[in-house]
Amino acid sequence: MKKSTIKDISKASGFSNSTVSKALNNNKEISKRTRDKIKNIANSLNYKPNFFASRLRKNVVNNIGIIVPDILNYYFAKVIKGVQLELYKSGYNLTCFFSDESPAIEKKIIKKLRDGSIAGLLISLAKDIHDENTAKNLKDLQSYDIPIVMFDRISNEFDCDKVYMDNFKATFDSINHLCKRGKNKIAFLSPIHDTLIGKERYNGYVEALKSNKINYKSELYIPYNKEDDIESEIIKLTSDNKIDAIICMEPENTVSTHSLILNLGYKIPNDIAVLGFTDGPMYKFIKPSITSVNQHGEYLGKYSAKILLDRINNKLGENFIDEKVPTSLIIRDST
Amino acid sequence: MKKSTIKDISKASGFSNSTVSKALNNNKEISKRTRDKIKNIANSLNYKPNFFASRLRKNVVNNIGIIVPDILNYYFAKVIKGVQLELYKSGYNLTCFFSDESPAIEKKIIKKLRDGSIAGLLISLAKDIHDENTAKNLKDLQSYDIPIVMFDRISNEFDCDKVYMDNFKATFDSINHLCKRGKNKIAFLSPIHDTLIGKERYNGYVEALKSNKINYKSELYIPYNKEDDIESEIIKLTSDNKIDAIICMEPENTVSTHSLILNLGYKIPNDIAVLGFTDGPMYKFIKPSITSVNQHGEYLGKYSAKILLDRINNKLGENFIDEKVPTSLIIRDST
DNA sequence: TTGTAGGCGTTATCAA
DNA sequence: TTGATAACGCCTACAA
Repeated sequence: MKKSTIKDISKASGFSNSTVSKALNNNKEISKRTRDKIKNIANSLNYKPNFFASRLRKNVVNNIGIIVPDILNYYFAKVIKGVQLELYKSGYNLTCFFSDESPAIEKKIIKKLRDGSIAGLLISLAKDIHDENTAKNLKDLQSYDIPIVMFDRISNEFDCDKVYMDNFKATFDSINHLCKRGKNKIAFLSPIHDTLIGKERYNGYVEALKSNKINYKSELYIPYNKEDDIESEIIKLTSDNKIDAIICMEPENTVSTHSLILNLGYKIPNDIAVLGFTDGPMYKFIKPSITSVNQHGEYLGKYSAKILLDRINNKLGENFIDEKVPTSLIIRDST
Repeated sequence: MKKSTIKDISKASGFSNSTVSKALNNNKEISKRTRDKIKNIANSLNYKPNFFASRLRKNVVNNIGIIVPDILNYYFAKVIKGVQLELYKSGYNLTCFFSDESPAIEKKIIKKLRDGSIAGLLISLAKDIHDENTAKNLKDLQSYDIPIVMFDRISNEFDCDKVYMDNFKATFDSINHLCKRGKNKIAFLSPIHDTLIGKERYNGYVEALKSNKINYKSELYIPYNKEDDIESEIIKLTSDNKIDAIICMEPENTVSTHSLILNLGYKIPNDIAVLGFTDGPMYKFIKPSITSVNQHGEYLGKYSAKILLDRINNKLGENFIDEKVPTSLIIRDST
C-alpha cells in the first residue's frame, strides 16, 4: 500500500494540516469528534508518521550506540542485556557494534558514528592500551556533543565517564578466599597479562599473597598467550605437587583446567581448588560447580546506560564520573 | 562547541548553501579549490551533517531491527554476530531488541518499531506457537512496507521470508551417529517438548530409531520443564542400566548431564555417550569434549540478513523464501 | 476549536 | 562552476 502523509489525510478529511497533526498527536485543542474522524481516515489510508521528519522537527535522537569487543563473550552479552533493560525504560533504542577485538575495526565504527545517528556511545575498548588514533576519533565524537561512557575495558588516558570493576580488589578477595580454605600454593594463569586489567589482577594476586604471608613464587604466576599449550604446564605443576589451587581469568580456560584436573584424577577442591574469574555461562552446571568472581555484568550495563542518559540530559556535574563497581564472589563447590 | 549548519558555513565562506552542500558531498561540479576551502571552514566550525534532515531529504533508512528471545543464549549471540557482519558490509546499522522469551514484551517491541526507524526486521519468536496478536502486529509492520525475515523460531502460520534449521534431519542424523557407535538405548531429554522445534526433533528421534530397527521406548523419551529435577530421573535410568546414550536439547542441560554421568562413575562415551543439540560455548573445553549439532548460527545470521537486504532492495521474487539451512555434526570425544 | 504560515537542515533541479 | 529555489514531512506559534 502506498505511503500516505499528513497532507493526504488533510485532503481526505477536509481539515487542515495542523488540525490533522494535532489530532494525530491527541492534542486536546481538537474536539474528540474531529480527532476520531481524523484518526479513522489516517487508519484507512495506512498512515505512518515519517520518523525522520518528526525527528528533524523535534530535534531529538533516541538512539544509543554500543561497541563491545565480542558479542560471543558471555560477560559482554550480559552487559548488553543490562544496557537494553535500562534504555528500554526511557524509550531509547540500542544500536550494537562489535569490534571483534580489533582496534582497526573499532576505529571505523567510531568514525561512522559521527553521522549523528546516536545520542551517546557506550564502549568497551578492543585494547585497553592507549591508542592515540582511537582517542582522536573518540574526541571527535565528543566535540559533536555526543557523550561517551567507557565500561570495563577503559583507557586511563582518555577523558570521559567511566565505569569498571575493581580488578585489584576482586583478585585480592579471591586469593583471600582460597587462603581461608587452607590453600597456599595458588597458581595464577593469565592469558591477559599484557592488558591493564591483567596487570591489576596480577597486583591483586601479589598483594593478597603478601597479606597472607605467603611467599610469591614466580613459577606459579603463569602468563601465556591464547595459542600456547597450557595443559602440559598444568600437568607438570600438579604432578610435582606444586599447587593446591588455580585461579583462571577466562571461562574457556577455567572450564578446560577444571576438566583437566578431574581427568588427571585429582579431587576438586580437596586436592586442587579452581576459581574462575569471569562468570562463565556453565560454571553452575559443571560438577563440582565453579566458584567465580561475579562481575555483575548486567548491573554494570544498567549503570553505564544510566550514566550515559543522565549525561545526555545534563543531569551530571562538570566532572567525569570514574567509578569502580564492586564485585563479589560466588562461592560454589570448586573451592 | 555550538553546532553549526550548512547555512553557517555559507555565511562564513561567502558561498551559497547549495555550493556548500555539494562541496561537502564531494560533488565534482564544484572546483577542487572551492571544495577544499569549504571543507576547511566546515572543520573549523565543527560542522556535522544533521542525520535526520539528510535522511528526510534522501528518504532512505539504513537501519535494521532484530528481535531475539535471549541475548545470553550463545546461539542467538552467534546469529547476531553473523547479521552484524553482513549488514556492516552494506552500511546498515543493527538495532537490537530482546523479548526475554516473553510474547508480551515482543509485542511491545514490534509495536514500537512501527515508528519508521527500521527498514526491515529480523525476528526469532519468543514462542514458536502461533499467536494471533503477535501476527497482527507483524502484519501491521508489513503493511508499512517493512519486510520481515523470521529465523530459527518461526511460525508456520505467518507469511514472510523464513530461514531455519532442519530440526528433523539434525535429530535423525544425530541418532544415526549414535547407532553407528553401537548405541541402541538412547534417551531423549527435552525441555522444549511443547514447541514446534521440540516436536520436529522428537519426530526425527522416532523415525531414526525406526530406520535403525530399534524399538521406541516411551520411558526413554523424557519431556520435562526447566524447573523439574531431571537428575534423579537420569540417575534412575543409568543405575537400572536402561541407557547407553543421551541426547540433550540445550547447553546447560547437556553440560550438567555430562558432569553428572562422570560423577556417577560412568565412562563417556563407552558406558554412556552424550550428544548436545545446540552448540554450547564450552563443549570443546570440557573433557571428554562434547559432540554436538552445529547449527551454524553465524551463517544463519548472515544468510537471514542477506535475504532481508535483498527483499528491501526488491531483488527477490513475489514468493516468500522458506528455507531450511542444513546442520552438521561436530563429532568430538563424548560419542 | 480550527487554520495559516513558516521553519527544522538538507539536497536536487534548474537556471545563470 | 556556482546560485536561487523548492521540497522532503512534520510541528507549532499565532491568528482567526
